[in-house]
Amino acid sequence: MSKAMSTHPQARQQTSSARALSRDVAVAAGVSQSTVSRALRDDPRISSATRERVRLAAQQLGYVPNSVARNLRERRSRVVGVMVEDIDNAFYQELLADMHQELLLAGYAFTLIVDPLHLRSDVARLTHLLDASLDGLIVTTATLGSDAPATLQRRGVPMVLSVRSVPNLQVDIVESDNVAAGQLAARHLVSLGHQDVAAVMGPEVTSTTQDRIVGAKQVFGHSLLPHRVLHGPYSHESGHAHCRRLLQSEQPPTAIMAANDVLAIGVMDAARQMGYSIPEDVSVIGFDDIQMASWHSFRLTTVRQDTKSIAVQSARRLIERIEDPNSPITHDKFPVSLTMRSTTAPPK
Amino acid sequence: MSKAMSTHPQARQQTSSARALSRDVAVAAGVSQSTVSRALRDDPRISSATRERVRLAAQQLGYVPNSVARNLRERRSRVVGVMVEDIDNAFYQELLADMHQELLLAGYAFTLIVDPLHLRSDVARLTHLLDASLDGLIVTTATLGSDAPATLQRRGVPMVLSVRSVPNLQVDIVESDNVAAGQLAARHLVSLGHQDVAAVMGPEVTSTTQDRIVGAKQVFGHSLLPHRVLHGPYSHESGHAHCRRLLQSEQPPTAIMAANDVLAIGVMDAARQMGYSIPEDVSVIGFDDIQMASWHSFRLTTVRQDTKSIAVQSARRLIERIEDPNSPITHDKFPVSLTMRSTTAPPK
DNA sequence: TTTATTTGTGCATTCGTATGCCTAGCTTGG
DNA sequence: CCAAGCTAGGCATACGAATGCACAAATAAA
Repeated sequence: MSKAMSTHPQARQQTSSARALSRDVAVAAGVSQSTVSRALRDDPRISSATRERVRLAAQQLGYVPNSVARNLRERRSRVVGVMVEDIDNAFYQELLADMHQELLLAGYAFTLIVDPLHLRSDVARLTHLLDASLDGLIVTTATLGSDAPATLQRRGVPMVLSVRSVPNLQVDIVESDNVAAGQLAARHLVSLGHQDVAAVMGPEVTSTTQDRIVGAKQVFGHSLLPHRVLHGPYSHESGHAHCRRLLQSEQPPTAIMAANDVLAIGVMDAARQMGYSIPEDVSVIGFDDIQMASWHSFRLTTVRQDTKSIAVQSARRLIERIEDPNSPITHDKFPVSLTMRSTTAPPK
Repeated sequence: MSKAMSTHPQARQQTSSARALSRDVAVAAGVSQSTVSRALRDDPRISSATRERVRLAAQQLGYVPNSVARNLRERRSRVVGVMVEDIDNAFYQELLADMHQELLLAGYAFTLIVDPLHLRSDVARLTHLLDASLDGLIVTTATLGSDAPATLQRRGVPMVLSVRSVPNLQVDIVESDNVAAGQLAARHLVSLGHQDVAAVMGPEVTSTTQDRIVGAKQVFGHSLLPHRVLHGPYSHESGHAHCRRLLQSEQPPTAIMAANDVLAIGVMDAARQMGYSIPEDVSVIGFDDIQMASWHSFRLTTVRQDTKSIAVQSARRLIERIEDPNSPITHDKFPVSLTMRSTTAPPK
């Protein structure tokens, strides 16, 4: 076990040595610090003989460049912030996993900025994050009212709006075609013969929810009654609660359209708990097609959004914007598709 | 829209001004740069009059200290790495959310290091991360064979092993009492009268799985037959596949103990898909008590682990270790408890 | 052989903040 | 009234790597 551990900090040096610096490598290789820096960065001016010598010395000393020093010198950090509303939501988890992967490939790390709607990061708080330790932001939490994106952009923060958007802003956007998604879901329900549909949506201030409603209304027209469009957070609990209320009402809908799969699953759980069978008694359709949607317990019919492409493209766009602030603004809109499973059927 | 944006970088200064530096504040406040630094850090030597003057100037200029420069100077980054195996797993999501919260409160950010079992980060790769941009590591991916923790520790990397542990290592550990957890699950099944139990576990190299099996065996004795202990990844899919095989075998078990809730849900989905009712035909018990376990579709009986405390304590321990490398090594073991829901019953 | 050119390194400075040390001016005690 | 002490702040340097510029050596051109 612990053999009388020395309490002198210096004593550690004998066991593991303090981190080697470029000047240590320089001494070991018999060159200057600048040559070490150049050799390891493959500067063509360094002869291959020297380069090898330096490489060897660096390896023997276990030299790894100090990224903080490099970042200071190069005035960037290779870290980007990813703002999400809710780390508990399966959709964001899948999104984050893919973004992480893509950023890593490009040599960037990321920092999560969790920003629930009720905590709305003000620009002041963000500014702190943006001191210099963040090269840019992927924002998945944009809300329609907020002026934060505009402010940040004025400050010259490289940024892309991902998943959700805000209109009339000169900023890169990567999202799904949510209007088409709303249409797709609605057409599917209409084609099955549903006339009395309710919508359990997310917060009104999110473009995803708005666009999906717009799409649905284009198909349903006035048969989608305003009081049948319910808003709340994107959570299982919210779906559950809204569904209870809907099914307890005088005339329960024959189908429920949820703003995303997590809500849809909440809806299903509530319906089943109340003794309803899905899809016999009530049809349910979601959006996103998260992994869970395919589990046997749910087998949820849903409008699939290409989460992976959105994640990858958001990361790429941000990096492009960071590396060339003057490149033209882009707006990517990815197509969606219907994944039919077992939660929709004609009404009784 | 974009009014003929100037391409001269200098031109940006007129609109948003390049970031203000401490020396800009110094000029504005009529003091030296050092005084600015001291004033903003509440150094007692600065008079309150001067302090206010500096604060005002800083605020007017929108000055935010450059954290990269500060980190270089202070030789730390206030960023810690959190190694997880699998970001898709609900348990880790809950853990991460809580760690994030706790680290944030202490002024630390974190970087995710996703490290699937099949990708086993070698120390070389880790070393890169640890150049200087990471102050420490929370490792949730320790496996019993790996020598990575020992190596890192020898290098003096502040580290805590979280959730899972490795024996005989002088390192901080924060975990649940998994042996007790195994006992708890087993006792519950035994008390219901189950004699033929199967275990759908995680990878053999994880201490969680090992400890839970140890605990279970202490209760079951030899009635937990070796060929009834199945290993695989901690995924819904794995639980699903193992369950199929178990129920198709000549003598299906009357109860299945899964190494965590995600596996347990996979097990339930497979059983139901094959026409079995839970708990009438087969009992299922999990570990962790993730949020999903309480959803109506599952109502999973499970051994609850205090994920939040583990997350919070891991974060705190790491920070303690970073700030005082000589503090005594600790080993926290949190109690577990049984959450009874509707997936266990006496065998038929 | 001398001058021009290329090639390979080193020197010195820079990034922006924090801090050890020094000093001018004021206070206090003898 | 002067020595000692205290205050409030400035000067200069360090953190560690990257890089513009200078320059020596080696090669090519004249």
